[in-house]
Amino acid sequence: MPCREKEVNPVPETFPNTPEAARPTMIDVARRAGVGLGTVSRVVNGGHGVRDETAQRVRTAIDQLGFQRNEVARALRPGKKSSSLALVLGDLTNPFYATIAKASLEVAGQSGFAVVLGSVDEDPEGEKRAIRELVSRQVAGLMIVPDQGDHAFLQGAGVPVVFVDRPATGIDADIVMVDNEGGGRLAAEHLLGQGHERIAILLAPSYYTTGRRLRGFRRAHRSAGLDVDESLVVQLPEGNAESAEKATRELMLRPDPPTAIFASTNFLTEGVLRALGELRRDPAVVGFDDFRLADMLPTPVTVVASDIAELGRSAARLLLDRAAGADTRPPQRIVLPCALIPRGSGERPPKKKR
Amino acid sequence: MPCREKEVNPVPETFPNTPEAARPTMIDVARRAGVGLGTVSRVVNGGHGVRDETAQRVRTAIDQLGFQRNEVARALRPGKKSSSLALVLGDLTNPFYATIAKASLEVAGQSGFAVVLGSVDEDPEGEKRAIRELVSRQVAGLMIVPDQGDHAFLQGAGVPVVFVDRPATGIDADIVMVDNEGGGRLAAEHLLGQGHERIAILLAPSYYTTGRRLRGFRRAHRSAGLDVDESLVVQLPEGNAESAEKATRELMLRPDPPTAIFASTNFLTEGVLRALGELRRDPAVVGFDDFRLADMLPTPVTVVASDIAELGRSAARLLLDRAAGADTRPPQRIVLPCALIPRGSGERPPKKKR
DNA sequence: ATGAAAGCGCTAACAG
DNA sequence: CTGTTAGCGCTTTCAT
Repeated sequence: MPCREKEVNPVPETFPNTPEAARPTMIDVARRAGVGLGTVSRVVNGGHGVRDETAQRVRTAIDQLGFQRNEVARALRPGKKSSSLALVLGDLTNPFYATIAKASLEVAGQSGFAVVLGSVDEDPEGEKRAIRELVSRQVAGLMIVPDQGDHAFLQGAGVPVVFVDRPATGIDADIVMVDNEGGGRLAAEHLLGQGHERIAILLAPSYYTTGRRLRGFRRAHRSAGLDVDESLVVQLPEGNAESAEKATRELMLRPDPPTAIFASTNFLTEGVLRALGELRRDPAVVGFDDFRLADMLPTPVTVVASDIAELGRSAARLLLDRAAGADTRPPQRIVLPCALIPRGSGERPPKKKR
Repeated sequence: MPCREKEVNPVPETFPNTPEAARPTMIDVARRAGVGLGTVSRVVNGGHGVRDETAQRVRTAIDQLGFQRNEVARALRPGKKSSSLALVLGDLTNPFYATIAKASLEVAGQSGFAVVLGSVDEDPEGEKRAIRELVSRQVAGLMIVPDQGDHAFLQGAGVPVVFVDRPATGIDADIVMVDNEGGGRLAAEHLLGQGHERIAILLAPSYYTTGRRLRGFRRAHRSAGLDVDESLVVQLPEGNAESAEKATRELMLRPDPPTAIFASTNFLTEGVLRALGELRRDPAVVGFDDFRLADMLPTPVTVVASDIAELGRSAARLLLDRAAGADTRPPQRIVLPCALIPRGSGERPPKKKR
């Protein structure tokens, strides 16, 4: 007789609300179907190499018992990574990140993958901790919207990594992002083309992305034969709306205020508009990244936008391929285009007071 | 000699970009530190009952090897549920849900729990599938923003469940939600108090929440001694902005349009405002749930708001306690209060055309 | 085609 | 205190 005779569980039929409802295992199914453990496993995994009749019996047992494969045990097998991806990002409350999350979630879900979100606070050290935790959970791959700081520790993690929105230092991995420089150029060109010559640019602190946007901004000026007034390049201490609001106020109260403002981030755009509304000033404004209700504000907001959802989708697809070993190319660099959406705020002429 | 002599892995030293980097195990650590497996485990789990010196040696080995406990193997132990919670919700793109996600993520993270997001499409069947998948991943608990449909199948799942924002049918579990009826009443009272007598209410399709809001709406009317004009109770076919926009247009083009509109959802509010903007009509408007930029629209929007983040936090806290077995009370029902935030749109007088 | 058996990495019970 | 050992539920050879 089998030495593994579950005579434990005295009264397993009572679980009013108990957290301890014993879920049936493959062994239970095997016994019930009168077959071997291996056969059940084979059936569960596609049922190849199993006689139809046997498979049917197993399936019946599975239904009767309400059996469900334990993904954890399954993932224990080395090499056989779990069927979940990790997504590490900052603030889900930012529609930008939420969109990425949703999109990647959809793609992952279609392949039967779940997505684990590491809790990431603002601090750079927190991200590292979160990533480690996620790795220890044996996720099949990591999608990371990296914070600053070195990510070299991921090098030998043994898990494929795809960076989203911006690259990380210390490691050469796949990266999916938008054409920040092109977008910055687009915004500046649009404004310059309108005759603006004093254009301010608001930058979130040391983000890779805003740096590139600034570069595009400068490039556009150069192409137009103009110099960038460095006093109009505002490096914000924080990347939130409040910070931008304050800076905008200071900017507009100078003796020689800019005639146009380029806000390099959705939250910054909000701050700019808020300050402008209070000041009752209306320089031209172009924001980077579209946002909900942008078209319904007193003056609809002109923005440089890109397909954020596609960012998430591409990242998930790429990661899934890497995880499956289906993609062994060297690290890829996917860059999505930006487009300018004129809505009004960016088309105001440079006249001081219209 | 030990019979477990990893002579497998012919050439494990090459991983240029291989997904197969062998992570060290406790056994490796034990060997390295010259101690037994159990000792390593003890150290990793707090190190109680281990001589300081020994523990130190183990820790050194852990650092040298860069060892990290395999959470999957750890969770294999029955009863010892994994250290992750599941969060099942609809559309992360809706700031309402994103806020819940972020908040619960924070709380879970503080307790060392990760949060797994099941990919949930719109369909009701998809939710069931997602939940099953999550359960099979042995999560320690489920937070669910339930769709319609019966959730009885969760009854014997053996995992604690907390519903968020609305209860589910077929199962008696913890629920954390806002005072929808009170909020609806608040909105209606505010409008009625202004002298409005023809107030329209827009409802998303058969959501529990909007139903309660309608109830509060009716109750306020009753208290004021007024009847609700049923032709102004608009049951939308879909819960999106477009649907609300269309309905609002029809509403306002009637011979006897309402003098005020109560949009029972953030997205609906958006649709209402959009239609009103195009129509250039300005009945009073009150929305349910606050939203970003509500105060910056041409007419700042009056809303009934609640602490959504707290919704997520409470849910996570409750679930964590349940999962830990620290809370064995009967299913709880936590209801968060609502407050009306007057901003302008809700304070317009009932005069037909101002 | 199918059963038996060996682990995956870890925890926990049991010896020393 | 610390080493040994038996599994957790599943996938996977290896026989049969």
